[in-house]
Amino acid sequence: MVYIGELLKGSTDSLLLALIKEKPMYGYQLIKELERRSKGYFKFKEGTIYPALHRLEEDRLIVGTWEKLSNGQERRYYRLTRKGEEALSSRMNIWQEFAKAVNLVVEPPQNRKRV
Amino acid sequence: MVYIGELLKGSTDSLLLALIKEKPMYGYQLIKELERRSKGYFKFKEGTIYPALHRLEEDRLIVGTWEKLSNGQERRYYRLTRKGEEALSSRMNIWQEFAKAVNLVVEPPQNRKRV
DNA sequence: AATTTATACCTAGTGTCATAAGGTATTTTG
DNA sequence: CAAAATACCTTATGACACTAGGTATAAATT
Repeated sequence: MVYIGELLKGSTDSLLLALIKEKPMYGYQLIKELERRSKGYFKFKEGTIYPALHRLEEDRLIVGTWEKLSNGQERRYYRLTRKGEEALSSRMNIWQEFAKAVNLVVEPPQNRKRV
Repeated sequence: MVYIGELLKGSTDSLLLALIKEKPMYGYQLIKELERRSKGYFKFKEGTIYPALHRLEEDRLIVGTWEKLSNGQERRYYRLTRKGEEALSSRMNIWQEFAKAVNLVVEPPQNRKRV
């Protein structure tokens, strides 16, 4: 049963945008950073991240630029566009509302645990 | 852009199991109850709920029984099995961990808002 | 009385997206 | 020097929410 994979759908973009907002990053780095920050919880696959970045770029939420390192290695750094900033904040709101709605269902008000 | 639909993937089953755990319910009722509890946020479609219930029944997490009302109307009531109870509590843990991991990424510890 | 809305079930087809499983090329480490 | 890590990519598969239909009966509205 692939469960966490399904949960990820719809939130991967937000995670990527949130990291790229902080500073320009490249694909491989995003995978490692997501794993580091989530204390090992997220282990995104390349087949998830690269197509996602291509989608986001096509939608003009991020823009990528190739940068050549001194050793000749090439990396594609992505930075957030204005449109991407707006999309991120909208998605964060949607995420908060979604999480709230889930909690309303699984923890009806009269039984809700105090936080 | 279909966004909430993607967020739902992976959590619909938990929502259904959580409601059915409280008391046996039927498909149409689950749709209405999810909308009521979430204060109108969830508006599940029949094309989502009925196939989901069939999947859950096939996996033996719920069992359905046809019940005939006095007016001849038929309803399929579902109740949670032992296996379903275990699946629910496991999924709730996964959901909590997932939400926590998302927050770790979007709100790094040093900047986290106090709750 | 006739029409509409609500109740209650169902399914085939479509689109999105995470993943598996491959590929290329270079650099670093053991 | 071989293996692992870095860094990019793509095709095929599977899961699942939704659209858009379908059937049938009961309740509400006009």
